[in-house]
Amino acid sequence: MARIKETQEVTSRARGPFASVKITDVAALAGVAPMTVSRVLNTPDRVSALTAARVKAAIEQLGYVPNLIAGGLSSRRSRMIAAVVPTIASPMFNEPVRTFTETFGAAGYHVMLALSGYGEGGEDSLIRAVLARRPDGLLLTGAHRSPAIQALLADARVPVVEIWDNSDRPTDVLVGFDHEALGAAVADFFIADGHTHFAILSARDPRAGARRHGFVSRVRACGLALVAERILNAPSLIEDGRQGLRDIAPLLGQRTALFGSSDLVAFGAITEARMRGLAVPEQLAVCGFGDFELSRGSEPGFSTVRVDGAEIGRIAAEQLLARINGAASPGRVLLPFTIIPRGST
Amino acid sequence: MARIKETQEVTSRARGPFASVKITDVAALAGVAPMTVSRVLNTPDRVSALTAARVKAAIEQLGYVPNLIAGGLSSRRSRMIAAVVPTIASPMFNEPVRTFTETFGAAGYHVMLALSGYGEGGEDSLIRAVLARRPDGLLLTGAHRSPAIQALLADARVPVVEIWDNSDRPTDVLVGFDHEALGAAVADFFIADGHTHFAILSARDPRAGARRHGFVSRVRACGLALVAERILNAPSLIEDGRQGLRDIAPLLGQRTALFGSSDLVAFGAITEARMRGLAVPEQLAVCGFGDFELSRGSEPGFSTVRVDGAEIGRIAAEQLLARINGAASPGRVLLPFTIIPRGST
DNA sequence: GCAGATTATGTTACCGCTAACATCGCATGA
DNA sequence: TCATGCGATGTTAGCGGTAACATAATCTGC
Repeated sequence: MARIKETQEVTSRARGPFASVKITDVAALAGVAPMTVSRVLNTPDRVSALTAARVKAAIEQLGYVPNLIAGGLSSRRSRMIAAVVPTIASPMFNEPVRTFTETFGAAGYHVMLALSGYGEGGEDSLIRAVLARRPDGLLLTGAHRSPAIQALLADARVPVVEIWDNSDRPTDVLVGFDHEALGAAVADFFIADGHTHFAILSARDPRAGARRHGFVSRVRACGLALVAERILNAPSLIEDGRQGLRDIAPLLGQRTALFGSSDLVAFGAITEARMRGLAVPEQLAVCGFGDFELSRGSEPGFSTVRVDGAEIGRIAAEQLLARINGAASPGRVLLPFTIIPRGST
Repeated sequence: MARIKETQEVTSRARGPFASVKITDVAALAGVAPMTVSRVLNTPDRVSALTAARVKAAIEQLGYVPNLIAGGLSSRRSRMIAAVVPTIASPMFNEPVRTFTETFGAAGYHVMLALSGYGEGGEDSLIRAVLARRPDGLLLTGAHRSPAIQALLADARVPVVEIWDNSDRPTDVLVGFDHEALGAAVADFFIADGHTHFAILSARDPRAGARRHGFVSRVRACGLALVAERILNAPSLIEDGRQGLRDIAPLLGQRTALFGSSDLVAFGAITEARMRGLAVPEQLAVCGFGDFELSRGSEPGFSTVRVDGAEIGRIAAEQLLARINGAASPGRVLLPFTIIPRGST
């Protein structure tokens, strides 16, 4: 390759900082038209085996790396997906991002990551910014956006998949689960266990809010007592769970069933409860959410609700890919959740 | 905007699926040349205030979103960075990725994320693939790559920052810390505490290997006993730590100081030790690595080594940005680490 | 053996934007 | 008053690919 590079010094590099070999260089070396090289790379079945072999040899010899920016401009397909998630610090999001990225990677796409945080308005400007890259598809978190962004997405005519949430009227495809039903199921789980007093520590975030609403509504509908309710900052960590339990401890006069908005919150609450001499689960039963490794790795493990984040990412990618390839939107895909009983209930 | 859209139906949309307003549309509406619109967006100080205002009004009215693919092809600056990390499941990597993305976002760049896993060869093909997007810069994890990739990176003439590792001869910029010195420091920390018997649970990953080597070498150099050593799969989780402790438990006859390659491993080891009636720290002292929230959020907290992942990401972004803007490489930037003593030692 | 279909390759004309250079108008100072 | 310089804007020519169409070569079946 050293020899080739020297040649390139004179030709390709003359213009820019890149020692960039172009498709015309490959074509010239292989004795074909540039379009044929393009075909070898993109639609190999439309090229004879002999020609393809010559072209591949030329590509190899020159160390040609196709320029996807140029290809994208010409074909109007960027082969790129933008993913907007609030954070990748939690398994709730980094698991789907992982499988989503892997699935699209296998299909020849790259994923651009944008972190919106939990603040106000961060997502809107990020969406606007990533659309400038003309992604072939968009992954968004949650299902509720401003009218301005809805209009922008409609104008952009880009397939969108929204994950982790539920909505009657998703923007395009939605892959999530029913947070409200999940909260109610946790309440039922506790009720079936004979609990009569309930408490909740829940993050200030729309999805956690829906779970909380489902939980609280079911408890109230059964005429039972919600003895303590506390909204934590998002994203909620172990320390938020500990602080939350400290705050509500005075209210826990009798045996209580506590629902935490994540396993970190639940772990923090359990840790703090034990420190204060509250027996888990005898005096305080706890159920978390997420089935993070912590919930089974700590001793004893604690009860939680499992949602398959990896599956969400995979299905989201598959659905989005289908949309990109012209399939109609399936609308809403809701995944199941499973309550996993462990030592804390 | 509805009216405008109708106009677009006829002109811009005629060709593709995008209702895409182009720079020429904006220019026509504002009564200027396309180049002037480009200047308003990219070099606003070279345009008169009056013209800029007219152009901005036109942009607003048309809902124009610039096409960065076209701009990137023309200017040969993609305003995009590719980040290749093994995983985002661990704070070790998702913290730097977060600050790296934020810092570049503030500078008008987007970050493409590629997950290489811990397997063989995954990174090479990913690097090759992302270079096809002509990123303005590259974030890589670790400092040791194949000659083929080194050559490719050199040919691409793209600034590279390598994080989380240490090397005498980085590819370009390196922002990391001295894992070997860190391991030795943990040994010293234990030795100063009067320990004479040592054990280690370490992930099969080059950086963890360097920490282990530093730890083991120091122990041996002091003529002390390494009673147990166990290599765990990467990435190592709580369960790996638990299993590791189960495996080495028979070897722990006397008071032993254990170094875990991450806080998850340490937490797992502590959890399992307690289950088996081994008192921590009286019979088994444990130090983790990473200062994950778990190390201070569990009760009692456990000792660990803190490395500021957020700072690594931030500095990596700043250095890479400087390189992109023509600054010379500073070579190696090594960050400090801090041993944080908590209840487990 | 030849019309018509099929396959393999080439040619042309952009994709939407910006670097580089050209031009214009106006303030400045002698 | 006019050469000079400078800031503001316009013009030209690509960036490196690929869609769409054109053409040449080969294959059908009767």
